[in-house]
Amino acid sequence: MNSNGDGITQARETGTLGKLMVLLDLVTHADAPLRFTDILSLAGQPRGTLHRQLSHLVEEGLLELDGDGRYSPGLRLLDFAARSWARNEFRLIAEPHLAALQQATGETVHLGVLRGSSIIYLDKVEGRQSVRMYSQIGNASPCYCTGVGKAALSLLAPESLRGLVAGLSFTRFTASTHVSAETLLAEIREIADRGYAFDCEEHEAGIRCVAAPVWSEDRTFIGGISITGPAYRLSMELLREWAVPVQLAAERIMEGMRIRLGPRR
Amino acid sequence: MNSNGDGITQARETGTLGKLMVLLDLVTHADAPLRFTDILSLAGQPRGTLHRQLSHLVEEGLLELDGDGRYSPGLRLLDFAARSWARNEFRLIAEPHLAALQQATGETVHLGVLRGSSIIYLDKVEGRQSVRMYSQIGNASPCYCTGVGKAALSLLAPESLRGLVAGLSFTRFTASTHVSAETLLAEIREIADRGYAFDCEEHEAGIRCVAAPVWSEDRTFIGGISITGPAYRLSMELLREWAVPVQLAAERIMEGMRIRLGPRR
DNA sequence: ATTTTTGTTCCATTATTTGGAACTTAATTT
DNA sequence: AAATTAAGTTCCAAATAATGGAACAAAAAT
Repeated sequence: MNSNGDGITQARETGTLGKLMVLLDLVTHADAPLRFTDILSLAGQPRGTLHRQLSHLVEEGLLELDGDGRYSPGLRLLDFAARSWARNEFRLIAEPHLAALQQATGETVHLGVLRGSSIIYLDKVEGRQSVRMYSQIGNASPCYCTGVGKAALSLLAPESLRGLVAGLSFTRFTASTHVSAETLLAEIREIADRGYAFDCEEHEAGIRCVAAPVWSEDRTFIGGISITGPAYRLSMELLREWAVPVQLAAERIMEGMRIRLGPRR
Repeated sequence: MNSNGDGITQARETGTLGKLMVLLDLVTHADAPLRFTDILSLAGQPRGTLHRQLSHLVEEGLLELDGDGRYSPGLRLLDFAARSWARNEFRLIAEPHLAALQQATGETVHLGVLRGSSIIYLDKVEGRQSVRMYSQIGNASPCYCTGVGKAALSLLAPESLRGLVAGLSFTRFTASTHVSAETLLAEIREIADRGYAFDCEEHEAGIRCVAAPVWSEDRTFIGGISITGPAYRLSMELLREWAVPVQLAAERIMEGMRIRLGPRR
């Protein structure tokens, strides 16, 4: 029953916590608040069991139950996340370099890390603000159709890569989305050779990006940074030019991490 | 023991999930990554037990363990929170009204809800952007020293209010922070009468705000909106003037919720 | 008014968590 | 370098919590 949408869930689903997290995933990934019965059919568990599990999640503030008996994600999650984000060392170190890259190109810059088979966006720097915060930050996107994702994959050892790709279920988002392991693996090899990746409207029509891989020495972080923008403004030629500054920024971030984290180990 | 910093934790700490959440709280509320031994002393649990609990949290991506054996909040929390935020109905309805209020005054506008004895900020609209996102959103602040917090308290029934205030542990942030239940309750009564609240540098020196209460009909949300800014620019006189537009915006948000949520109940 | 659907509570059975102790590994001291 | 101490991990019988079927209650639909 592990209908695991996009592979953040890396855990086996045994253990009390594991079961509860499956439920939390279910509710947070839904498009609208779910009623008890909806969850019942999705989770495929006995009513009594499910009821108690949901009650526990509500008690802890991880879910909220409104007057109509509909379950939504709890706001306590926001508090946890705000702290998680504010203190993230990788993000703190990368921030100035992302800002510089944004200044230099005028386009939107992203920072993301690989978790399971998803990219979680850690930061986003935009030129013209006024865009909603949280708009992208925290969001999980598939690794096989994003610049940051493919850059991250290019860092994996052959076995890990094969294992990860084997577990992917491809969704076609646009005409150019990779939908087979073979073409994806071929492109990853190219990316590993040249050191940077493109996303040519593979995730969203009309959106392109160049991305460079970033990693920490202890491999806790495997991710990347990217410059993203509309296809009409970002020709492939321009993107190829920008590969240089993106790679440079990636270098500087990794240097920053060595300085900051190095001494302790 | 349950050294519960600021009262978001509303749950009893029994049950498997409850115990794990205490740990998650501990790690996310710390200022830096914690080592096993640090957590051991803070949590006061047997080593074997703690070790397994932490392992489970790491397996689920709620905590991360780096190469130096230090535990940090997990990035999976970001994914949960991003979804929780993106879909929050209250926030979606309030958004345009917050933006309008920001435009009208030129100052920063906040939206927050009461959870336990904390205010969780759901949204923030700033004039001059370039400020870091997540900067305030998701953060939990005490209810007794914020405009939104006091506005929210003014909505509670006498018994609930007394119960909540009795459980508060006051921290003096500035010279004007409320540090006794009596003076706080007195001010809450005033606020309930006039319909809006001030924060005169009670949480942060040099920062003032006016806030109006907002609530949903089913009382799922009890919170408020505020206009915040530096004391040198926001005289008390100006804040009193702004009480009107803030209350108006609050009215419109509540109207929006009735329209959006009403039909179904 | 009756039936059906939906949501909640109960409790013996089953599975998981607990915590002390033994064990391994890493860091510090002599 | 050996000895000592501290830090982290694994194990297993006992204690505790979760399970799931069924009975019960409340709301909708007929």
